[in-house]
Amino acid sequence: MNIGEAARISGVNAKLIRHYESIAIIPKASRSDGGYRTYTEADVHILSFVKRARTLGFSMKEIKKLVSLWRNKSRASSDVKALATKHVEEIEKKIEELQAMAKTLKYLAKNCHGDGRPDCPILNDLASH
Amino acid sequence: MNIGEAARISGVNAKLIRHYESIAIIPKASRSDGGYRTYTEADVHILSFVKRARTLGFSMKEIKKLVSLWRNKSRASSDVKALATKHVEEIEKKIEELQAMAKTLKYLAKNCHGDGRPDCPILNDLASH
DNA sequence: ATTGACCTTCTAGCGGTTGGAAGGTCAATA
DNA sequence: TATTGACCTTCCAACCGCTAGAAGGTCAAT
Repeated sequence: MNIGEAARISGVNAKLIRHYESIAIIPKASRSDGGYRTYTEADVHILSFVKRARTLGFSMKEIKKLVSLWRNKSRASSDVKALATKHVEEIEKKIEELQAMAKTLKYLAKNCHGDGRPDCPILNDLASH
Repeated sequence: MNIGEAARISGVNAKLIRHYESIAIIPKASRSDGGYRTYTEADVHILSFVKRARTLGFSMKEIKKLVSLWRNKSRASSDVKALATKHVEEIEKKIEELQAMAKTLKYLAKNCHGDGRPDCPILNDLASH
């Protein structure tokens, strides 16, 4: 199948498929006589794998590793688990940072009249830290 | 004072100060005879303001607006509050996304043996979505 | 006169896309 | 057979918020 159909099935758009190929996330597609990239079911499966991994927030670097672990039938599940666990920690750290931001902002916004007057605790906070 | 001292006081490094100037987040610094940028206390104050706003997760575009609101003595606090509230909503949306990721990954990792064997629920999930 | 800390501009990279331009291929229709 | 239009190709540039490096100028002290 052509790149368009692979895109439709995998949910990864054609431009992005080419990009993934260029950065070696997926193997180089074989080509038709006319120079079109051709894909098999297995190729589409890799693309879906990558998409799902992105949905779970893995970086392209991590996905590269995950794909190679996936394709290596003699992998150790401990390697996969370590990668996932490290990623979870990063996500949780990020969540904490965002929660701290939200908490502060909500507090400041709550104390802001939000009317036509210029006086504003939000700006006061930004200006006095 | 020179850019180095402004950087030290504000906590915004010199390269970034120049960058902020180039994208018009802060006004163009005046120059010494030798062509060095010179900063006043007021300039440093703007830099600290920007830094604090970054800490609270505002985008540079939003910060541009916040700075102009701050400098406009006849602003309406409702404008500031609206900006902050919208930002809080975005943060909370992001938090939810990250929590969903973490939840899934933790569940998958919990069910992964994490030993020398290749069998792995994490890879199974990625491969079968 | 030289050192060394500071400053200047310019260019290019990161990650993860997304967009556009300019052109080639393919299958169906007039 | 010619043309249309959907699809494909490559290449280059932009988004965001920095960060790094190169190549050179300024300044104060020795």
